[in-house]
Amino acid sequence: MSQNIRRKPATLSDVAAKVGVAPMTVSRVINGNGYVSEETREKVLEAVKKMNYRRNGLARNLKRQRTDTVGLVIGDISNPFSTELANAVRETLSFKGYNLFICISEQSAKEDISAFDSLVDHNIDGVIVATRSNEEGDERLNEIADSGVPVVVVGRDFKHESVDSISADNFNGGFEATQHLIDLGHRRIGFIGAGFENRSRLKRLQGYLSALTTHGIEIDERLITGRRGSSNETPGYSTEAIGYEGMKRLLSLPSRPTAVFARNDFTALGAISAVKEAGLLIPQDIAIVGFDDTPLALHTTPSLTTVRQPMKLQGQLAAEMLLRRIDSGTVMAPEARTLECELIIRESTVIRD
Amino acid sequence: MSQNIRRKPATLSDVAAKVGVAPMTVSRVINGNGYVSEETREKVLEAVKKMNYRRNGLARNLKRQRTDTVGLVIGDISNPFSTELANAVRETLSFKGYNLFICISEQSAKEDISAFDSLVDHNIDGVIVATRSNEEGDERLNEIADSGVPVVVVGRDFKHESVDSISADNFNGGFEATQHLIDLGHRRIGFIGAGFENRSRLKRLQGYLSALTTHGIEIDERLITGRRGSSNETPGYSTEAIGYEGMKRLLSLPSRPTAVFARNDFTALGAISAVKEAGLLIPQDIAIVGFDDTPLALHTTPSLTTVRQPMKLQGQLAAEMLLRRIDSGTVMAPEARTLECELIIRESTVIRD
DNA sequence: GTTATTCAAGTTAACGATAACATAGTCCAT
DNA sequence: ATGGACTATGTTATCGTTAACTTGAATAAC
Repeated sequence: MSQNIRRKPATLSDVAAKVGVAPMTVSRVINGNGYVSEETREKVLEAVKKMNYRRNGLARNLKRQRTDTVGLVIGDISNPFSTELANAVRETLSFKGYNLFICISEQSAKEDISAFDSLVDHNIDGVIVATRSNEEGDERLNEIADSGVPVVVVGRDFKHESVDSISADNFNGGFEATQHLIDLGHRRIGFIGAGFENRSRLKRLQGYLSALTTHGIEIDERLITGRRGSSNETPGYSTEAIGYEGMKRLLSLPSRPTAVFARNDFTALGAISAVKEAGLLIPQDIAIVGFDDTPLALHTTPSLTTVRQPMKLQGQLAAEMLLRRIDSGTVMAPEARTLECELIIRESTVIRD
Repeated sequence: MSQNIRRKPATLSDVAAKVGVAPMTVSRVINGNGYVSEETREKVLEAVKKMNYRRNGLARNLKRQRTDTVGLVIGDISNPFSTELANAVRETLSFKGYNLFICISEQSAKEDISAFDSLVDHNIDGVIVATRSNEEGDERLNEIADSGVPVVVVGRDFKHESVDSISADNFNGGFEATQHLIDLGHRRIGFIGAGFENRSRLKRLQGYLSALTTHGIEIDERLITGRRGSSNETPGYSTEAIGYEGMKRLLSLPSRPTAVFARNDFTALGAISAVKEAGLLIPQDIAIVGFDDTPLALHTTPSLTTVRQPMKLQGQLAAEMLLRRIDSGTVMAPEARTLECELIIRESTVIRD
């Protein structure tokens, strides 16, 4: 007979009634505060065990007006760097006694909003947002920040009078990646992965453009590729396809580039496949630089020159900034931090002995 | 002056008072049920907007006795397959109007327990658990299941009279991987990555052993390697080191293996590095098989033969099974499902033209 | 013109826990 | 013996919502 209706879990009062004390006494035993005699304590604990009592967090948090829980919204968990971020955040939080709930929002504004709402609905004490920004989502995030919920954003734009932000210096990363190629003597340098969103928002592209201009290299629009049309459905590993297609397009140009800077490592990976397929050599025929230094980058053949952003540090700082807001209980002025990236030179741009 | 104390958010009653109606009327407007005149509705909505009212989910859920939220506990989110699982779960749930909160528990039983507790404390409607099993964690999970919370476990052992489980057929996957090597003529076949936990629990190893025995190949303990000592701190990409060390040990044997089956793709990756470093060729000198078919496997050189487990399907099924339990509201007998794996043959075992 | 029916609210009592306050006994010091 | 400090409880009110019930119009039905 497996059709037993699930019995309702025991409450504090149930336990209290069984032992013959007031609910408050049981509460004291559970939470280990206030005075309780050893004798009573034992009787209560016995009943708690026997009745399989678990306290109701909803009720508790409602009364306490806090949850000791923080939410993290990430798009694209397929991306190893989201993963690293999440881990760093969790570690920092758990150290301070906070729990972390992660919500995934892969693609749409609708999912962003639903993630925000479900977290706020659970009265989390604060939120860290690391999704790609989009209009409707930002609007809701604004409301949430307005309503006094502590918010920190990571790796994306967002302006609000009480929201901290933290990000890698994507512009400079893009600049250095491109400069590295220029230093190696390249003049025709392509960019793969532009144009999903407002182009001026893509700092890596801006860095690329700036590096070219700085070195007096004329910008050739034909060398800048990406999916102009499809606005925002490029999660994780799927950007690989963009790299592949983009590189194919670049290779078919009358005068093809001798080097390419890809928006991220996955895109670079796709580009590598396309180059290999065309029977060309990396880096002799085409040098390639990626971005993010995902674990993949070390294991491609040739290994991938890429720009590492300090994900762990970003996660730590995000958590710390959020906790500061939570603890202060006040509305503080926003703080924005930008962290330096590091160029990691490997075989996809330079031949090792 | 940024030292404004955070003002308390408006409540239903606040809004009601402002408009001059009963709280219940405001509740009706918010939830869109019951009768409310168009006139009142507009006045309420206006006040809601003006006061930046957000309903308190804790109070709501406490009253409604449900949260429409499901928890997922994963260890090791660095692993792409956890990621795929999480995504599949989320998709299936969101389709049914449920939210997903993900908790990470990287290593210790303590973290497992704290993840379980934080989810249960928020009165989630059910939990999916996909961490590696460990004694204390299982004990708490047992209590949770006992207390009537719907639970489904994925990819791990767990016995409870009302907990469903779902898993890939790791034994058979291990068997097929090994048989593939045997079919190719290999007789000295190593295993890398044994021994973190109770060895009989590692189904992939069991499959390996069984394949050897089935084909009359004697088992040579020296060919089975792993970290016997360190029990359970091998998150994600770090198993790569185990692969590297394990392979080095195997290569230094008087008569080294001609093929190796690695516990997972990361381990295989480490093994590949060690082989390359020793100046040997894959697969000519050493053939290598991994497990999981992570995105990496396609991009190693040579590309990696591996066993794919249907992560997406596991996620979908887990979510569906859990929802069935939640919806039924009864205590149902446990169901256990095992899904077939698929051997993906690539260049690390077979030379392509 | 009386009785149903529908609409538009309001009232009450939880949901389960806890902060804050109140009570009462014991023990010790002055 | 009177007051204060400490211990061990109990009582009350409340956190913010909503289910369930009630009230009172307005409209429709006979």
